[in-house]
Amino acid sequence: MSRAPGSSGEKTLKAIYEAGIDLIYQYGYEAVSLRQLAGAVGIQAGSLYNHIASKQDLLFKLIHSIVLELNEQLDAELENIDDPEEAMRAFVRYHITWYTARKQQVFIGNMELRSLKAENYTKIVALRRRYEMRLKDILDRGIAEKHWSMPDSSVSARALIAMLSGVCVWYDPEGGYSIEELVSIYTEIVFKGLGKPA
Amino acid sequence: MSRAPGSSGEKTLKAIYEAGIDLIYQYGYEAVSLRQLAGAVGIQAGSLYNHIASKQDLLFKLIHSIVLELNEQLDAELENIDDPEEAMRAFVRYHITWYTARKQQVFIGNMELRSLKAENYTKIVALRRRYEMRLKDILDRGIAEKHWSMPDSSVSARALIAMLSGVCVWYDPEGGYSIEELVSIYTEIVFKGLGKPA
Amino acid sequence: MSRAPGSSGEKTLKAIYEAGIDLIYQYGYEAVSLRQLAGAVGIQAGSLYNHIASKQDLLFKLIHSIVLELNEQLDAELENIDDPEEAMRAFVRYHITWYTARKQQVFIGNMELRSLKAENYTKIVALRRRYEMRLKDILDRGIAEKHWSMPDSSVSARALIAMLSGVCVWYDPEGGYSIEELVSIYTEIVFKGLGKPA
Amino acid sequence: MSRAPGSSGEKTLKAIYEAGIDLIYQYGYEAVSLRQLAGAVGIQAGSLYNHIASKQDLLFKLIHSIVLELNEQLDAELENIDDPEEAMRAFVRYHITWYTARKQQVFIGNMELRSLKAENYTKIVALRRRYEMRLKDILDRGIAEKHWSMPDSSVSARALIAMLSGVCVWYDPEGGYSIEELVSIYTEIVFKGLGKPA
DNA sequence: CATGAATGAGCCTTCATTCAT
DNA sequence: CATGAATGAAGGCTCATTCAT
Repeated sequence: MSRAPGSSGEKTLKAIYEAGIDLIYQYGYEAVSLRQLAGAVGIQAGSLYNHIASKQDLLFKLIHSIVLELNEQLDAELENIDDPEEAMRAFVRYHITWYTARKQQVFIGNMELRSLKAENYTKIVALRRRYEMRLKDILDRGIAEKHWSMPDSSVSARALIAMLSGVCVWYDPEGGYSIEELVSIYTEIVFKGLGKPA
Repeated sequence: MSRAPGSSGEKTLKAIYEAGIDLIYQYGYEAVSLRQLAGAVGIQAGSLYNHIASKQDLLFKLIHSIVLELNEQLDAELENIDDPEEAMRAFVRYHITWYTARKQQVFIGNMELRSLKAENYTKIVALRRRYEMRLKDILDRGIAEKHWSMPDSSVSARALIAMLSGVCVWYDPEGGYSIEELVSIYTEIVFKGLGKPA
Repeated sequence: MSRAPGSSGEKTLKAIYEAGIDLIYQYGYEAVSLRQLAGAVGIQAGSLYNHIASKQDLLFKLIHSIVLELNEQLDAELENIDDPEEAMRAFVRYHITWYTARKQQVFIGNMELRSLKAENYTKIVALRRRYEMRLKDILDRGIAEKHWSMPDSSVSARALIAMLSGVCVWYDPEGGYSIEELVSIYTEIVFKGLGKPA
Repeated sequence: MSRAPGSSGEKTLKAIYEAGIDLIYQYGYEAVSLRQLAGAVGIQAGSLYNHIASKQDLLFKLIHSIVLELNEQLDAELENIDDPEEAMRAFVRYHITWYTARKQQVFIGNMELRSLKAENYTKIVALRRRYEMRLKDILDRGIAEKHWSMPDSSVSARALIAMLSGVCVWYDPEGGYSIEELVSIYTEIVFKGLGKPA
């Protein structure tokens, strides 16, 4: 009897992705060898090529799926929210939650961009820009509807994302702050920055 | 061959540091080869070893001198300032100015930490913590003397630094905002966050 | 490229050992490069690492297998011999035969010891000592049972081995003396030294 | 005032020779770097070239002076001895004494021959052959005058030298045997081998 | 004489990748 | 699909040697 289609191969591929994220997060894309990766998966280096086209291809697929998911889940989160204030709260909560929950993926998605070859780099940057745009939209709507005071919504969108992203650099699950507390703190800071104390 | 006329140890070392920063910023520590670096300096790869002990040693010295200078110049900047509000303004201005002026160094100092071997990593992290402490001091004094409202001065110090640091990721000298404008914008955001509109 | 058709791990490893012995005998361990060795085997330098862990590892395995075989075959040779005189004759014949037949291995086994790192050196020296002990046993039994006159059986064992080993330094298959003649000559010298003319 | 001629330079050269013998004995010619040697002498690697022409030149001069001295002192030792038996005793004593006293030099003189380039190798081998000839002469005269029984004086000369040389491989000044005792033991063995118990 | 900085070749080793089995 | 053995390029580093200072 032949193997159930996609069963074993799929599992191996998933294992490769997971080990890839772990290793690249810890050592960096350039510093991780395919032998190391294969070892973590429990196969030989050559066997990786039954699942990935190349090392670069692996990195791209990894980052792509990360950024894609970040966008898709954000869309879902904001889907039925019209009020800019509510949207902003949702965004802050979503961003911090996602970023701290996926520390490794976030790190890779930010720091390994330069290891992508030009063609792949372009695709990822487009997706990231799309994410920024969602926040800029919220800001623009808040300025129009709620009289938020913002020097410039483009700059501010980036500044807010940079600030919110900073959390995941130093967030420690055992560190005395729950995600909820962090969300509270940052929401407060954000709305103070918008001239509308939460 | 012998020494090229006019060459000197100090000059070569400086050239190595400069080319090192350029290349590591652009391609990452792991991705830069010593042959590449030597080529940029105009010497043979082996000749690098008259000036550095190893590739790792170069990275460490690079990052160390960056973080050291960041600290020392901050100390100088804050030396005679007692008022927390003035100190905060000085800190924001200093941080943004330094970070945008030394975009490359900042990038390396943050992103290549993981390429440091444990022993070197520890030393750098200590220096970075010292920098954070300077800001925490300002916050604590502001809370005490000026009734700033801050959920937690440790968390806030990191959050502020993360926010301010984000600037240098997207700052573009030709991008429509002068440093002075950025300093203004961020100072405003910060003081709003402290409950004391600038 | 992929594997050359018909190649196999075992065969390649054997070829590496054989070329390794040839080259190290001729030029010395330090003077032989892995490129040279790989060239003699007909593969690329890097491919050696599919079969050995390092250059040092190759040397160790080479010497280890030599000294191990020397011991094992001696054990087989002496297995059923109780009479010390017969045992001594067997030892002399065995030692000279083995040493002249394996001139290269003997040379490497003696002269490249210092190229072994401490840990490997220790293991080899233990095996060599074991070989000496076999001769010392024969001497002790000869002294007890046959009234051989020996100043000191430990010193004498080493002296005899040194003397017998000297043969292989200058032995030349085309040089006028057959192995049988050498064995005769040395057996005679040995027994004269024992006070028991052969 | 100018430096006394030959004073400082001579001293440095002597230091180079001494450090050279130490290091080559310990690690082997190929394994010793000129930097290491220079370090042991207390100068920079480049400065060595004020005293030696090349690394190979150093090795040759080292070995040459060793073999030359071995010959010259033997000549002095045997100068006024006509009786072959006395000469043999003198040879055994001299060889063992010299070989154990100059363990390092002996080792280098034997084991680093292969690191000499062809031209230098030839010169050294000629000197070594001369030394063997002195012993063969003694043997021939003993056979003629004293009825020593020797299968072949050429083979025996080499066998004796190999045997006597073996001493220095395992001789240990703290090892329980004085040089005098070793000389006694080996003289006894030799004369027994000659059919003339001492 | 000694130094320090340079060269260019070479070393051991690792790597991503390929493919017969 | 997985393996194991191969490739060819490249990597970090050391070396003997040279020579302006």
